Amino acid sequence: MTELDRQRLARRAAILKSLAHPSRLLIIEMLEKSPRCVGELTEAIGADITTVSKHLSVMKRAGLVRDEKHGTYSEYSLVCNCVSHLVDCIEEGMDARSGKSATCTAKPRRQTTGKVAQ
Amino acid sequence: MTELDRQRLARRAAILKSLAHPSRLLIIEMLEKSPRCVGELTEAIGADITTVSKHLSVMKRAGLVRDEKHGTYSEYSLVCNCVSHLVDCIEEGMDARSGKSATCTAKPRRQTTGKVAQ
DNA sequence: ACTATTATTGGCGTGATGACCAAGTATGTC
DNA sequence: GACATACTTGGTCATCACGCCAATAATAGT
Repeated sequence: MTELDRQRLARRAAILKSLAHPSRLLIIEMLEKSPRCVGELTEAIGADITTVSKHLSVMKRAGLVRDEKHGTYSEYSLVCNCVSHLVDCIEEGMDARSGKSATCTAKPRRQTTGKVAQ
Repeated sequence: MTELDRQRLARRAAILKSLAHPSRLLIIEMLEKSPRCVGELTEAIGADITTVSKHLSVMKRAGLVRDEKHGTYSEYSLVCNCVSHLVDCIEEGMDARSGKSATCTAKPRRQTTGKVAQ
């Protein structure tokens, strides 16, 4: 484990952490369809607007979304559509795990022999 | 937002949460190469073995890994390779965001017009 | 300037998370 | 049975995350 490895893992973990919340996932799904202002997202989530604003700031810091001011509105949008694809991967993984189907459309990175530890 | 939506989002969030930790990501990467026992993972991570054991139990509860007993050893392995592919998606997303390249090999789910709110 | 609208920031209580130590369980070896 | 090995579980403590309220921008409209 080099220092670089540590940093890479920490960075990945930070991104995942910024996604790992139901409200934030809903935000992602909504932004995937079109950019939204805070009020719209708040209405869909059904929480206090200050809470939603903070969720957005977390996601912005993580680099998942960006904002653009239009008058008094803040329009938020996804930085990269990869995010939604990522969430799809999770769904696929869930399906595969629950045994509904063993087929996983997401390609595995590499395949190794399952060597047994000692 | 139906109750079903809420459950789906909560489930996805739980999976992401179980991934959102540097040590757990390292575990995923190691298990991707081959199954491992707790001691091996502990050595690589450099934390207390009880800590690693608890990380593993979290990931097991989330359905990411499974364990199989061999004598006094517990051999952990990935349930689905989708997990590592998911982590790749993140990396791709990070690269795209950092501007290193605008190309994102992960296919977007759908493309919509970026309608501006109000 | 005054008011309304939209969003952000600070603060606080509460609950979850993560780290280690200590103790317990399970298995293999002598 | 006694001991060693490999792991898990319970306890404690510090830190972090999340929710709402209150207060503060920032802008638009009159």
